Amino acid sequence: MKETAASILSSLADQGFRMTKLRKAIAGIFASNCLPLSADELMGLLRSGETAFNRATVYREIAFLKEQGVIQEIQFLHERVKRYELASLDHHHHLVCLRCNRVEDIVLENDLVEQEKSILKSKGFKVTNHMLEFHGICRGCL
Amino acid sequence: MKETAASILSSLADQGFRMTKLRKAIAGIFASNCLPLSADELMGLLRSGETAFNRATVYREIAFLKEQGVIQEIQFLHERVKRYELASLDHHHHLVCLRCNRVEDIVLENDLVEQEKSILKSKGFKVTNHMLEFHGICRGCL
DNA sequence: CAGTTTAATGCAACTAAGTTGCGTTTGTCA
DNA sequence: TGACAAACGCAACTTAGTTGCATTAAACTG
Repeated sequence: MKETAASILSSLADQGFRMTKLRKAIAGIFASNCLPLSADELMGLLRSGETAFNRATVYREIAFLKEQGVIQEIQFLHERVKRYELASLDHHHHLVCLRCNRVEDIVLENDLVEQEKSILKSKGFKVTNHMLEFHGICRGCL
Repeated sequence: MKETAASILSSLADQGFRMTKLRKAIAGIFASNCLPLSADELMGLLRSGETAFNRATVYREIAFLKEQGVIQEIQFLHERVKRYELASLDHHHHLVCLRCNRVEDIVLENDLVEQEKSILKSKGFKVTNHMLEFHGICRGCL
């Protein structure tokens, strides 16, 4: 399910939210960037467009898109910044190279749904989300 | 393998590092605290002791203990702070309750070693570490 | 198309979490 | 006991993100 900038914007518009320059620009960036972006990287990409946007506004737009379930937050272990990617991507995890910092998506064979069910049974803990990142050395850096 | 403050300190001393007040206090805290502590929580616990320690020094000691492999860093998705726990604990993951923030340790039945092997084969990526946290609602909050 | 409304914006000041430079203290060993 | 480097305290700084408030601009209304 590859989401486009237009489909993101129209689903927001359906809910009565405005279609602003910034929102259009950010939707375009997320729709064409499959790797998780930090707020700073996002601002860099925005800066290369025509309009300049304020830092606070960009952070507020990120918070808004997260709240609306358009993007999801990711936190890598070795980093201090939060990252964001489209929430509509197929469920996957990340391989993070500690040498070159490159991030690769990975879809696991046996996902963690079974694990989560057994956690509910054994611990009474209802898992709503999980976060799994592999850290190591990528093919190019080995 | 339950590590004691004394065993941590003596293994550091063997390598020629000093046995300072702060180091002793922190080793004691980690040895008797099985849940991951933030720098700030650690400083709170230290403050309840007799000597006052400086923030910068505590951060430097954390960096040192991490470097020496005594403690390991953990990052929860919903938090901004880094947390630390003894690296010698048996391999486990965490259940983080989004309501009460309580953290529970969990040992998974089938760990991710097989997964990591298959990642090496299929992607040429050598996993050295992974990070898996489950987020949800705990028994008490359900 | 002008007027109105309120979401969205920009600015500046602030906070949290951690880092750095540098001069001083202290644990350890000769 | 003296020397020396590891460890320390202080203050100033950085990074990443947040907040209050006054202003602007989408989008609807007549």
